[in-house]
Amino acid sequence: MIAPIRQSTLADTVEARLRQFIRKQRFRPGDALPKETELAAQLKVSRNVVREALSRLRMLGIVESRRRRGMVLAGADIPAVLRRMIHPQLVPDSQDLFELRLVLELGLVDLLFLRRQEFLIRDLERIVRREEAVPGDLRLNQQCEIAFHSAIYAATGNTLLVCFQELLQPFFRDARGRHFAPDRFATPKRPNHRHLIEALRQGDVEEYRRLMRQHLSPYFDDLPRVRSGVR
Amino acid sequence: MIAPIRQSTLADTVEARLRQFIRKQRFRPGDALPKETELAAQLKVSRNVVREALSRLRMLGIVESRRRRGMVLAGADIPAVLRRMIHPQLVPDSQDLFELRLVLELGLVDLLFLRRQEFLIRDLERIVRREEAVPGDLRLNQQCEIAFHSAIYAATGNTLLVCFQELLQPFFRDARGRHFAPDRFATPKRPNHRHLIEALRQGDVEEYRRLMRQHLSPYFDDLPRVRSGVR
DNA sequence: CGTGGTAATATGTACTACATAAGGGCATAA
DNA sequence: TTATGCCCTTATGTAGTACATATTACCACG
Repeated sequence: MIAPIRQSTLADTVEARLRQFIRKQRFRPGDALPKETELAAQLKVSRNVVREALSRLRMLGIVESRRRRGMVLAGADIPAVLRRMIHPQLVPDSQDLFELRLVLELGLVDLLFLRRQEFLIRDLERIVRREEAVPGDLRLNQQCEIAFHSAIYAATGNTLLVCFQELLQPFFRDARGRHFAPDRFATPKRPNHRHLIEALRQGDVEEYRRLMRQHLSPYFDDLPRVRSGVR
Repeated sequence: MIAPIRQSTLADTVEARLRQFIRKQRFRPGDALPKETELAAQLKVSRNVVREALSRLRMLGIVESRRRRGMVLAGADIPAVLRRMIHPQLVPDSQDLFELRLVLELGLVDLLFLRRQEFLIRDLERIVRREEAVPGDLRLNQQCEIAFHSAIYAATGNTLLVCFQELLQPFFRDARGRHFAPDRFATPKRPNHRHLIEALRQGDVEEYRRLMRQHLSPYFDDLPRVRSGVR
């Protein structure tokens, strides 16, 4: 197998050069960049090309530009960019993202116990009560499932985690729909939300993680034992 | 506090419209998009604006374009985009990313134990031996530290995790440098790499996670108990 | 049937022109 | 002194034209 040769456009090159320029110059957010016309002149390309490259950096949040003022560096807006890309329809290997969700759910536990506040337990219990009020309603049940986990992510105080949770939701839901076998989700041993709350209340990190792991076991059980292209 | 009004450019609008268009039409990778001139005519904007929007989508990997052939949808290239954004210099709140690294390191354990293969232990031991050969060499020590954790990420078989590990490395290193207190990293109770390997060999998931948690305790100890803007 | 040349076509690049917002400066007035 | 309003300058935003170039499809030819 031999890879096809793909020649890059000037916009690609200029974009890379600009990022490199920003890095090398140790620019920080707030610093001013050269004007478009200056860049075009120095790089010896048309202003059009420069604008395409800058447009990309603007989308990343790396530069902000306003009329007359010119362009200034800004902080990269990771959530905004992720929001543009992470859709089941657009992502080539959704398996990676599905697994990421599982990893996050179990990995955030220490952060959760470090940052949890009193109202968390109250919020979670309210969700569970709403869930248990109408046991048969699948739609409501799913809403509560999402609400429960969202509350937990929010309690970590990490906005990036919250963002991921929101965006990975569809991948998770797809998987749930794909291998939906009611008996597998209703095994007697599988911990429910009440058990998780109890572990939270007790402040027992290890126990909470163990319970959450079992709570997610239907998903873990379906993971392929080997991924292509290992090592 | 009142937020400043910021009017969006046509390129922003067209970009959003195109993404929306792709979603609504249930396009899949490989499908063809309308020509630039057609889009410009239908949207009643100049081809320039359309090209800026398309240039952004190209960077995300969502569309590929070749001369004469037109444009086709492609899979979003998450690693490529992350590689452009995730630098300590560019990211506004590095704390989020620093915490993400901790979350991943502890969350990937189940995936690791599901996918680990024989050669992993061998590779890790080789790294540890190299590390122990020259105990005083801080530079080599750090290299081995990175190599050890990289091998673990790779063993999960998840390319996205590997990507994150690579990109989050600088944030981790900054933190290590910031509060570097040799005694805190050399506490007698802190598990080293050999302990982790042993737990891996035993196949003891819980023990491995416990050890890794303690291995990372210097970082956890410095986490702020509360993040701004909670709830 | 395979090979090679040729025309058609959509993207890539350059250039010009003008619209528009935003900052600076100045004058005037409270 | 401070505030208001006007004008001028300037850099980005948008439109439009022109042409280069790669790549495909087609056709002729061996």
